[in-house]
Amino acid sequence: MVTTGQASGGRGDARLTEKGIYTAALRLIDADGVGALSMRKLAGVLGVNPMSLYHHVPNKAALLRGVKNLVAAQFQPPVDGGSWQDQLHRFATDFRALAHRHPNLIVHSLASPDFVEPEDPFWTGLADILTRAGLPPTQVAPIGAVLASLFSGFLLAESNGTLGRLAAMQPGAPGSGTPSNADMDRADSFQFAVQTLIAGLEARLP
Amino acid sequence: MVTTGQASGGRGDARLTEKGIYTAALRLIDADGVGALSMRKLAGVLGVNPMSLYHHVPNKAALLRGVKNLVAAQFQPPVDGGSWQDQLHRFATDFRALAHRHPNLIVHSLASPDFVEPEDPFWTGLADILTRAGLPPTQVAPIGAVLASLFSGFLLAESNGTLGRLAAMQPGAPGSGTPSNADMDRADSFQFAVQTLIAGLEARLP
DNA sequence: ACCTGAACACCGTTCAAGT
DNA sequence: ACCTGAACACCGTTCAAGT
Repeated sequence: MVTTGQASGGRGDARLTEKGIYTAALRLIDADGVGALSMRKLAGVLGVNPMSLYHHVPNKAALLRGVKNLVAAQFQPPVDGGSWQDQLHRFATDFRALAHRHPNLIVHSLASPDFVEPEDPFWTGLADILTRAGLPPTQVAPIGAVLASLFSGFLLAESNGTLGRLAAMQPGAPGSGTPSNADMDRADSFQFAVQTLIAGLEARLP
Repeated sequence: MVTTGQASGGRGDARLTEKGIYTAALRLIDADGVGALSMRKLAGVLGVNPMSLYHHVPNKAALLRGVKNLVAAQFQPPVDGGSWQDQLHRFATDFRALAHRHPNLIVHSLASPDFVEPEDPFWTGLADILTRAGLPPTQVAPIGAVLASLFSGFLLAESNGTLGRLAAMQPGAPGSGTPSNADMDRADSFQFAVQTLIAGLEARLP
């Protein structure tokens, strides 16, 4: 019975790996947010001296980027099929599901400059859909960038609670914060957001 | 010749005021971002002991909220006139102008939970426009929340550079980063974003 | 090659002591 | 009432020294 366990669980017996570091960091971020992540705390969770991390990751910024890429790699743009409207809807649904799985990371990634990269599957997948929809090639990037920005705003506001807080405001009572028995729940908000983006794109198609 | 100067310039002779503190903090944020703002650095700029700040502001979170409110108070929703489409367009233009004046603060405010508040003129102004447009009262909040979230995403991506970086991607060359001589510049991106939001709202009006 | 302890230059915040 | 110095519990990161 040899104990080969490189389980990378919470304990420190596992060898230090780049991926293991990112995974542990992601767990901390999911639990307490990016603000609560520190190199020292991460090392503590891994059962390792804080300085050891610097042999695998150049600095904290690179650590966060690595975590983002780890999550981005999980996202596989849904296979095509159906109208481009259907494809866009499915794409948005899948992206949203991933955002809900790691809201703290998504909020940080969308807000930070240079964190969304052209290689990310979020971006390439959207560009593919727009191309198949018949958008002139030179318009795919600029139109796609605006659609991605708009939708990111929805995910961000949903993830940090702003969307829910504003949506629940009673019209007549400014500041009172009385939550209405909303005729629009979270699912409806999402549907409306996606329909709005589709309507915007339709206006740009031949 | 009495030196009554309470100029609140960069020098430390002025008395410590809540507003003076916020103003100095805003200057630091505009220059180097929220991440570079510290209580100690702020005190240094004000020519004051770091601990003195705590007699006027309970903590750093309250400081940031105060700075946000200072900027939010600068925003006066444009007077009505013209169609609701015109009003929405003007509202978005004014909001965007303010965001361009303080991009670092806007990025932080939109990303942070509990930073957008129902009392903010951004929100009340938008709700007014939607009400005047004839949206059923119970739908003003939920629809407005989605529109605000979407538009915030545009401002955020524009402010942190993501929008420009993605929009400049050449479709055929993924990852090469070659900037196209975009047939859509920054102004067009904004127009398309606003038109998209208007199209979404039109679908909800009687 | 990988790990580590000590050290440096920072943080936000508390608190007792001063005026 | 307002200010302050010292102190506490943290940070990210560098570097020389260990194996």
